[in-house]
Amino acid sequence: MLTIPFIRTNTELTIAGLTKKHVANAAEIVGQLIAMDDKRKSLLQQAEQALEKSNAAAKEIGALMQSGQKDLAEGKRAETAALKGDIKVMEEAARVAEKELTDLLVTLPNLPHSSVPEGKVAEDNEVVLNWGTIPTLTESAKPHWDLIKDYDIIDFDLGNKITGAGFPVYKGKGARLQRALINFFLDEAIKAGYYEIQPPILINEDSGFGTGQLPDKEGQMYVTQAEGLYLIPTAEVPITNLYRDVIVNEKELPIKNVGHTPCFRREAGSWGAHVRGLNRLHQFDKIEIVQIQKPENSYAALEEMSLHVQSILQKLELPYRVLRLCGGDMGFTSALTYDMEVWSAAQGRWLEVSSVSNFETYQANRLKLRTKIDGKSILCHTLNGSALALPRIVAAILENNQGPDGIKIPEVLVPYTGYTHIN
RNA sequence: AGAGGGGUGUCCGAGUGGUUUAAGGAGCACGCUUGGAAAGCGUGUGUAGGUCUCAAGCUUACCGAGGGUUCGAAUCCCUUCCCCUCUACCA
Repeated sequence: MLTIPFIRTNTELTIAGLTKKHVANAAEIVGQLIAMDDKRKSLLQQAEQALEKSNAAAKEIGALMQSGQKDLAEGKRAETAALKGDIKVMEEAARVAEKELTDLLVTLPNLPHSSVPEGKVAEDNEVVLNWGTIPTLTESAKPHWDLIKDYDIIDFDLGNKITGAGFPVYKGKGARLQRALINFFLDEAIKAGYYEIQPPILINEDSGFGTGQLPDKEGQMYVTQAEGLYLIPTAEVPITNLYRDVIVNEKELPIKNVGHTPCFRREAGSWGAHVRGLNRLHQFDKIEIVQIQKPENSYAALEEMSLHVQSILQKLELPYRVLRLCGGDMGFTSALTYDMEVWSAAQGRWLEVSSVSNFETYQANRLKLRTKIDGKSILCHTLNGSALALPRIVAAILENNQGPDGIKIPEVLVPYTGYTHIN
């Protein structure tokens, strides 16, 4: 969430940033916010002045009672009793004004970094770099949804039976490949200095709000009926919320955490042509890296995270490209996002396998995640990225590495899989 | 799940309606003292909002969370979350 002091001192910048993110009537909304804040302040002031008066009177009554001047105390009491109702009304008005302000503020996305390209759709994203050569497959090459059936390693029909569409069952070498990738990704992150966390995969409402999934993406999460807990859409939520309402010691920064979790997404309304097979699932595994940084270091950290993800893709020998997302395509809470896409040979298209973002203070403001520098408390910057999400990596490995001997497993994974080919 | 006990500042801990303006202790910071240190002594030590050009100051809220009673609530009442003990159950 944007902060009001920032908006007040950087009004033009805020309007320009919101416009780049395609918020309609940005100028109007910002004007409205400032007016609402003025109203909140004046109502708060009225309420506080009344409270001050009442506090002073209560103290006087206390003193009179103690010195035995009962009559005087009674008189004073009658007098202040009348104040009570007014105070309640004023406090309520101040509270309502504050809620109105927050409710509007919460609907605004983060402001984009100056390097974010203009644009509205995926085609407007900027290709930052390409790595590797796109393999040429034989005529008989198959997409992964055929390969998984041929080798009987991932079973959608069984998943349909026990749960529903989008919940595949991994079997045999398929299951082993999942476990291999999870361990490989975790080990790589730990080597890069990340600290491993195994968080709960159900979270409460406060956590959903802290990282910005609520109220924006309410419909994308599964909720338990009895407790109202949400199944996490990404490990970003529990791992970042570890630091909700925390003032981190400056010496502990940066914080670099990594965690593996299953991720759950309802993906309501997004089923169509491009979501066959492993391309889009309701449940999938992902290794997530999260950093908490001092503001001045956060963009260096973003580059470092991008390089970390790229190094993994290189070790897996998967051709990829890096995109800098345009204002219209980037996430609600992000200031700058890089997407990594691997080439899926048999589908002939790029598949997003990672997204690394700097949220600057947007999440930290909701989380009340601060640090103290020179005695002043300031909001930290939060960052996260997938390193990596499994299903599309599996799809790319299957499709790109298919040959007469079956599917060839990348060298680095063999110690983890214990086999060299799926055949 | 049942019964009982509890949640107070960085930590320990006192506090059952009115100098609580949260005692006392520890820790931490600074100062005095010292050859240096320890001890001792002194001072300070939370968060958020408002006011203010800035600072100081003043002011409001915060004793797990939310609501209520009262002129006045850490203290009384209600709801809720969490922790501990015993019992039951269970991987």
